[in-house]
Amino acid sequence: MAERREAILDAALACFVDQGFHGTAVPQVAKRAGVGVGTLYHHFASKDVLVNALFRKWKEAIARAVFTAFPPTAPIREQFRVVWGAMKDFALAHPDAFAFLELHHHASYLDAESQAMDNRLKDFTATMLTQAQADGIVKAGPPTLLMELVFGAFVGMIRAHWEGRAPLGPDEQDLAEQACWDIIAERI
Amino acid sequence: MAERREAILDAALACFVDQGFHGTAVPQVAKRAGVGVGTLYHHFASKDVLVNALFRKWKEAIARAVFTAFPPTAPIREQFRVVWGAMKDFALAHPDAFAFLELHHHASYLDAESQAMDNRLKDFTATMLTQAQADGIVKAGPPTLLMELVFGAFVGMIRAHWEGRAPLGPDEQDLAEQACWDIIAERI
Amino acid sequence: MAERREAILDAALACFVDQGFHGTAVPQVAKRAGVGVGTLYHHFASKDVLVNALFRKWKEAIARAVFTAFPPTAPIREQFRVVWGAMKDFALAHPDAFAFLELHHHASYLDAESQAMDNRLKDFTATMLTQAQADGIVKAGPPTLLMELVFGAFVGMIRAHWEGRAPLGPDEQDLAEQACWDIIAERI
Amino acid sequence: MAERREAILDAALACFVDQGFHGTAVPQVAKRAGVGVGTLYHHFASKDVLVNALFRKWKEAIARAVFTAFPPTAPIREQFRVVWGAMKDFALAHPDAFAFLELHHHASYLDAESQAMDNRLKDFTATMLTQAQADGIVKAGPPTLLMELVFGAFVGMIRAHWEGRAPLGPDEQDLAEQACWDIIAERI
DNA sequence: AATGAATGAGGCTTCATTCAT
DNA sequence: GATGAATGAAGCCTCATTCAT
Repeated sequence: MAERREAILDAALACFVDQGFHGTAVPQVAKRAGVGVGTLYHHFASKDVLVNALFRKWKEAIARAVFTAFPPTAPIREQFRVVWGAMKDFALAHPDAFAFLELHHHASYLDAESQAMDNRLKDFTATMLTQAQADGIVKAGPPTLLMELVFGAFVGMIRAHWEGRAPLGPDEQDLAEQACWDIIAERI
Repeated sequence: MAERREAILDAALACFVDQGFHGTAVPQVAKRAGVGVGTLYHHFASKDVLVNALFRKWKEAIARAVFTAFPPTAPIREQFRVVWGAMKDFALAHPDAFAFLELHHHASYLDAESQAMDNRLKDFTATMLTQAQADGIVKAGPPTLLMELVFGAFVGMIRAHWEGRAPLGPDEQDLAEQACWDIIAERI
Repeated sequence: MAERREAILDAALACFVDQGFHGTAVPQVAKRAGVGVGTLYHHFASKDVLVNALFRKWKEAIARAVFTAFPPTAPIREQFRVVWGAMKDFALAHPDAFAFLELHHHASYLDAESQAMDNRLKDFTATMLTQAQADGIVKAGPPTLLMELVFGAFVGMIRAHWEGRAPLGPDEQDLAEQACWDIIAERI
Repeated sequence: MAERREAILDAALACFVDQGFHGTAVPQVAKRAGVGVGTLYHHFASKDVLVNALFRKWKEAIARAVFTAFPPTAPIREQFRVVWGAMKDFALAHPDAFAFLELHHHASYLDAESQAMDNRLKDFTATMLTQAQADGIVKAGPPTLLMELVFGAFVGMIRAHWEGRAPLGPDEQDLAEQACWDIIAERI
């Protein structure tokens, strides 16, 4: 049943976020999902397959959230605000998923397909910036670097919130959004 | 001998950065350090003690680098540039150490003392910002949030460089430094 | 399966009697039981849990053997003979179990429950003696001391037999039983 | 120095009584003795050599105590009383040594010489009994069996005292001595 | 003689995975 | 499809012993 599959993915997410991939035992995931170990292995051939499936599920989810909200014809400043807002909404709605995706270092067990997916959103964003640089709205320089700075700031904010070190009410969200824009904005 | 202790810490750093804490076997660290397992346990009572010693060693090193460079009487913009530069120099000089400290999620095995040390530098920076806010140079809002945005952007930049996704020559460094300052700078 | 559990307990008994608790390796027990190490840990959470389970199993067995045989209404001399005989039968039928229970020093790994069980049979016997002292059949003095003397003599006999230093045919058994009774008997 | 040798033997006794031979680590003995591990190995070639030396030291001590006190020309009842008393004095004066010798199962690591020494005292006692049987003072039957019963009763008494289960003041000692004699005494 | 850091085989235990039910 | 007992390789750590100082 697809229901069990989801239960397993949810349990795996909770465990991996708490203890990391190598720190989590497969039977522990099965127990938390309320299924037998054998059942887990019916749905996922191995622990590696499971973690990759989990990674892709949520990378897809966040990408879908962003692409769905994206306004292709709006001005760049508005596009930025929407993309930033979609990611913020996602991170607040699924804190564990975001923590799993961005606060952990997955390199040693992600397969090629998962790693490719990792960069899809970033590539899209970098492209967006290149256009805006031509218009003189965004600072000159490697768009990848600018995008990584923005994304890093965003992750830093979410991490601080997640770890209880920073409030994130509406006012703080507006402040942070503007601050992130200032990273790339060409000064008038 | 203190020499062996350092060899073990170096080997542990290399292993932990590659495969994570739980993904690294103790005998693997010993082998890489060129010592027997027993010797490793002679110097560090357990794998947990080892990882905490490693964490503190490098957190102290980076804090020392920043505090040594810090110019107490300089204007805030200059202080920012110096602190940012000290961290950048450190990250480029000790990429593994920086990756270990900031690119991995340590929560599940750091002890209280290590966790306290984790925030020392951030607290200092936040304090620095509070002063500058009063002068109207830095944006209003929770200083912690601003500082986390800056720190996040910095880590994002280093991570991208570390993973080969962003160049970081002198020009890019200047660009990134200015972009990080713009995060917190009050617009004129 | 309960069958495997018993196989493990039997193997543990054989190993512990030969080499002692600390002198026995867990994989050795598993091998002797014909199971994998993991299976052993499936049934017993640790080596300590295993040795306590083994201790209780046989303490219960010997207590059941004695209590089942005990004739509540018979005269004291007959009660003594029956109890002594039940213990002797048990010791000869399960020499390894008796050696494990009484010839080894368990203090350093028995838990509270096992230790409590250790004294149940002795307490019962001491109570039995108190009654007989009132009747003038048994020597005056601390019943615990008398009981320990009898029990010690019994263990010494079994140990000597177990180590091949004393025969224990029917005649010797009768002699020993009478000798043990003489320990506590009030001389006419 | 012989002094250090004794310190090591004393420390080993304390450790072995508490945790058994296999449960005691050599460095632990060295630490308790206040010497380095290397020093311990200068005096005793191995852990096995150490435990055998310890065993012999105390087996010799108890044998000497008994043989010194033994009155060759006294009547058997008096000889018994003296031997019993010498052993009792020894057990109360050196409780750890007695516990080590008689409450632990040493078979798996004692060498041939130690094992031979183990039975010297018992052989002597058995011989003593044979003479007395001829005189009709002691029960007929295998002298070894009678002796083991007496020795077992004695050990049971000391063990109960050692474990805090039986008082052993002057009155109790007299009672126990008489009870032990009754084990072998021919009833009038 | 005395020391204790160093060693690595071996001990206890975990865990990814399989398979009979 | 679901289960969980069973497995043994591999992980963390200990400890008897050595050896350079």
